[in-house]
Amino acid sequence: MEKIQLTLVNGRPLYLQLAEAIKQYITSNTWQQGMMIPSETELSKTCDVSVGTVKKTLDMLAQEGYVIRHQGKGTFVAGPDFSKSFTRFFRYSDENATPLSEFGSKTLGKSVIQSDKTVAKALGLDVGEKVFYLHRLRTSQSLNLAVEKIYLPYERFRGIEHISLTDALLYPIYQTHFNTPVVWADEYLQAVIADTDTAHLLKIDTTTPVIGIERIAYTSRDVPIEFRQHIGRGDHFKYHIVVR
Amino acid sequence: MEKIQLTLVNGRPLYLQLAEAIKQYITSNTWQQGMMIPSETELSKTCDVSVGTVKKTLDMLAQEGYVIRHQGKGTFVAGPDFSKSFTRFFRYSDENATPLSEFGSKTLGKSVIQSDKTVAKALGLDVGEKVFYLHRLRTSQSLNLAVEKIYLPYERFRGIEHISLTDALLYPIYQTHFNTPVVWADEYLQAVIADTDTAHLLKIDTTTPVIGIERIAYTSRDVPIEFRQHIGRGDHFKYHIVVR
DNA sequence: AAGTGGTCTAGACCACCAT
DNA sequence: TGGTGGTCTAGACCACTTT
Repeated sequence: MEKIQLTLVNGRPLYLQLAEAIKQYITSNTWQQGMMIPSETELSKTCDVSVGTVKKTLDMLAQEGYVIRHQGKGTFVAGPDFSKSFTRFFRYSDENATPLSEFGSKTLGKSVIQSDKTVAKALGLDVGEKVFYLHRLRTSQSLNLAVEKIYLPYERFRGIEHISLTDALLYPIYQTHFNTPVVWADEYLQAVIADTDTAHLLKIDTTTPVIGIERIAYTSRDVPIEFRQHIGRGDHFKYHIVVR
Repeated sequence: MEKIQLTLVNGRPLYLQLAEAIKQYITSNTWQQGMMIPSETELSKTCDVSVGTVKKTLDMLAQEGYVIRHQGKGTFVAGPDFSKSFTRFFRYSDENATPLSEFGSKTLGKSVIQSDKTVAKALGLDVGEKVFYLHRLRTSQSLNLAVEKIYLPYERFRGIEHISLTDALLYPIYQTHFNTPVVWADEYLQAVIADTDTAHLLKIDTTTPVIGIERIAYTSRDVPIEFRQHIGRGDHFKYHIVVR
């Protein structure tokens, strides 16, 4: 399944050269998500470096999230880890800090439209090029938590308007129906004010604080394939980090 | 400067046991910030493990931010890295995305007050215990970017009200004057509405979106020593992450 | 039993820093 | 020059998974 790798002994450390080569295979989708990559001993032979060096490379790539290692099974190409996403941090911030559960989503509308300036810029299109537009409401029990607006380049996702997207995860659909895996994503978080439509959907008024998250998801070769705007109720969002 | 370390061969890997021991020295402030820790060869001898294992331990601790390694010099205890803090991500979000520069701060007031419920909880005090309160305005050129409210347990920081804090970094003062280094910190980010005082200081009205960041800073043995509330203008805040 | 990654060793040589 | 971390090797043994 894989070719020989040429790794020369110049100034650059071998384990970094090997890491770059493997990253290249992954980000170009030559080695696809979930696939097992060659074993340590095999890489050691084909690259003509010691097993210890290969171990160092793979440990580093695992640390960086490119691969997952399983003792006794092998090393596998990882997908992006959206447990690190901003949108996974919606929680109760009430006195009783019980986390939310049973998330659902309701489709508010879907259509093929012309991209405006913002969407075109995010997706690397010209203004006016066709995009598929999906409008969703994210809920938890009876709470309306967030409104999502999702834009896809229609060229690549032709026919997606005929696929049922209710309660489905979108990224597996991108992969299976359109051969377009999400390899990584960019996210921006801001405090914003909700437009009146969104405020109404979230059952808040336009003075309630609201969190805006924008995500651009990329497939192989850093091609943008999804632009997502996520407007969430500020009173149910709390993001936490530890500084060390 | 350092004692012998006992590391037994039971189920737990040696490099993890060694890492825990070293973390213990650091978080208990036995090994202080900036101090050089024993060299690889020295640790190797005193702990009776190979140099390779020590290397693995120290590489991991460097990755986790506990130590900094310098070729030819040694391995040193690191302080918390506030470049990872939420408060370091204030930037222009205008079309011309030029970053802000020349930050300043202006003291609005300082006093010794009784802690309310929120402050007491954050600092692990009883309600009513004395805290030092510092009210600051963070600026960039002519822009008022954020308002900070800082609370310190007065027991530990007795006399701080007589120290000049204008344009000074606080954490070095905690360390030098009160023997209280900040070892790590916890941060929470939320969308909030500014109270009228804060809104006035930021020259915004109470409908403008605002980001609230709360930080609890800890010294050795996980003792909380600072509670900081940071209210920043939402239109100048943009936080970015990459999901892989 | 064969193959995988996880741990650990005992070296070697190098680049960098202080003296 | 001696000490430090950075890279790399060639093994050994173990734990886990699959066949």
